[in-house]
Amino acid sequence: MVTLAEVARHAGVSASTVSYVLSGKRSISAPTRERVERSIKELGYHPNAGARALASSRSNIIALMVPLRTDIYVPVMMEVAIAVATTARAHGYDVLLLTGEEGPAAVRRVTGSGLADAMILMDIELEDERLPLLHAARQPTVLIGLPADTIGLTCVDLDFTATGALCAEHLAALGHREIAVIGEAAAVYERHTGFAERTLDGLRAAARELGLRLLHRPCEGSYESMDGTLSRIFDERPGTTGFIVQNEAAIDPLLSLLRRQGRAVPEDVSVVAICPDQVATSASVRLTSVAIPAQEMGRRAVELVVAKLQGDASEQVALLPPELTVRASSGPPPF
Amino acid sequence: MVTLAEVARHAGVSASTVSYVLSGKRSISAPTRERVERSIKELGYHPNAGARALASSRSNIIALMVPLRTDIYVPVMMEVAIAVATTARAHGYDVLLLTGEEGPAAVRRVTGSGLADAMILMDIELEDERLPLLHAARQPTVLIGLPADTIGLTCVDLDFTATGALCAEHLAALGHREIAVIGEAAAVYERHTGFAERTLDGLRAAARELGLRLLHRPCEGSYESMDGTLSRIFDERPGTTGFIVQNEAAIDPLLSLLRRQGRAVPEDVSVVAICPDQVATSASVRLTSVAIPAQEMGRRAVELVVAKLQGDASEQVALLPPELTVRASSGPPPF
DNA sequence: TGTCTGCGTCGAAGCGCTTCGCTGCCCTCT
DNA sequence: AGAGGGCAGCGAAGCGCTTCGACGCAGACA
Repeated sequence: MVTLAEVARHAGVSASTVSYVLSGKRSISAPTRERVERSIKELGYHPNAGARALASSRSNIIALMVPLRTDIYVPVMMEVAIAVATTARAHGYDVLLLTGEEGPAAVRRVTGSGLADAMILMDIELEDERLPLLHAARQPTVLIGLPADTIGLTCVDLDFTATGALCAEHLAALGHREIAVIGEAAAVYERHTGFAERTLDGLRAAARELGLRLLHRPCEGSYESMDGTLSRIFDERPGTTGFIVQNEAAIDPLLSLLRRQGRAVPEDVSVVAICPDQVATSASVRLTSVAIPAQEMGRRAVELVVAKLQGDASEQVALLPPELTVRASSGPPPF
Repeated sequence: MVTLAEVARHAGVSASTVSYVLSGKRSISAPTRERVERSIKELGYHPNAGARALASSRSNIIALMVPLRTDIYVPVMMEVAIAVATTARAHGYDVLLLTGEEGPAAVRRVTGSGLADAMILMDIELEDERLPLLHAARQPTVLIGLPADTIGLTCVDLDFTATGALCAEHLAALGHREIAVIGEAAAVYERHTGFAERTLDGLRAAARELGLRLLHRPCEGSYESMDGTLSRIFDERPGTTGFIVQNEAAIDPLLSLLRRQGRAVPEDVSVVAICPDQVATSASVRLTSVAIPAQEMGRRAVELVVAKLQGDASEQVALLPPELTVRASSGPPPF
């Protein structure tokens, strides 16, 4: 293992000089810098992470806490995680992967041990049990998702309230009056996951204003559950002409079942999905959708956290505005 | 920040005693241990990770390198990643998330800096450019996937050769003679990803032995590409009665299109999938499938890596035997 | 010509922990 | 009763790096 001291000896300078060449925190003359850099390359020197962390009390690691649930759509999580890792690297940070399993204990462990300089938390519940710990921690933290109370917190999220409203407005503008909402699995609502409830809020507010009749049904996303849900929807509201789908897993079952029932999309019923673009464009009907900007969320979260690490007391809640893309699954209702 | 020294003072012992209480590397009398443990709790002490890493030259971190490609089925990757993180924690390790983006440079960085004690690599190509670096590194490494040459390497993977054979045997036993294989996206084959080629090898060998006619077609997994692929298959081999699907994303499109063409599953055509059980059971037809044991792979990888860290020169290549579960999508061919 | 300023470099003091060797002490065995 | 052997605990030496203060040597200024 090559150490800083060996580099210094090889270059004929002191250890501190090498350190300053590396960090750029003091000015070094060009010839010296070049000599040091050449030695670094020749010896294949890599600074020791542990020693660095100890001496500087910064680990250059950002902890990312992902849910280990399987009832939330996984590709979105993965996309966020990868965007976080990629963006973090671009800023000189590595990413530590924590699963929700440990819960609050993980937060305590990380903040206590100095393992990471900062944290990014995903899958935020409205009253998340991890939040109280964050106020005590000296690590900057960014939440991907919105809890009930955001005082003193930094959050990034898609504006799901606006997303809900946007879906409702689109269908209303086309002339639909009876809308069914295919929601997330019941468990998602039971633990008061912010995004699911906010979408519903936005949806309901817009529906009231626009005079829409809304029917919300949670759905597990399997074929069977979708089948049952769909029958009950049409039993209860035979005049339903619009569907808003929040559970990505339910999209394929829904489209299949509609087709099987002889209901054409978009001629008989319109479908609007809240899902990544990739899902919307690769379904059997190209779906009108509001995109979930997973990459953007990951990127923004890292940028906020890095800004905080540099002392910028930047913006507190970054709500990304939803964008609805009209594709082939929505049109005017039949008459 | 509470330090070990403060704990020692509070408990009235020396720092080394506290350290030994923590590590259990020397015997400590019960009363002393209890006193120290009480102090630790009272003061809320957490050992500093950097200092630990420096002093012991072990970071208790395992690096996990995941692909950032999107043409490989994401849920499997995520499941592996989560299993790795969970199992690692159970063994006292944290997980550092690296994306394939940096490529070999990431391997060099991690091994050079002592950031991690060991590495787990995913998405292995047959001639993976990261492999040469591993021989030089002193970090134990485990691959999830199988390169062409496994000499000196430790690998975990589903036995994809056997998987291919198993699928072929199942259909052959039912009486099928003309089989179409819906493969991964062409790009996956182009970069010589091990599992895709191995499956094909197993399939072809079994087909030859069993007298099956095999037609292999790569497929992107979108509706459009599946549509085109399917037409060409039936054009070329109208007598096709069996499908083996490796690309999970192609499953729903395939089932939809078959239904739309009026081909009943399993009465007219049988479908066997290679995918996680969850996918097989939530499709519109419950699929006969060989499971991809993502969790098991992640778990085994960690266990192997931990064994290596403890000096056990354990088994080298762990190929998990495939298991075929018969469900509702396969049956005898029509006559 | 003497003083001041600032740049480039060095030395040394830690950062908080692990680990090695040592010292008492008590118990056992002969 | 004396020697031998464990057990418990202590002290000190680092691990490899960052960072602060100090120092020497230019050039600038009066």
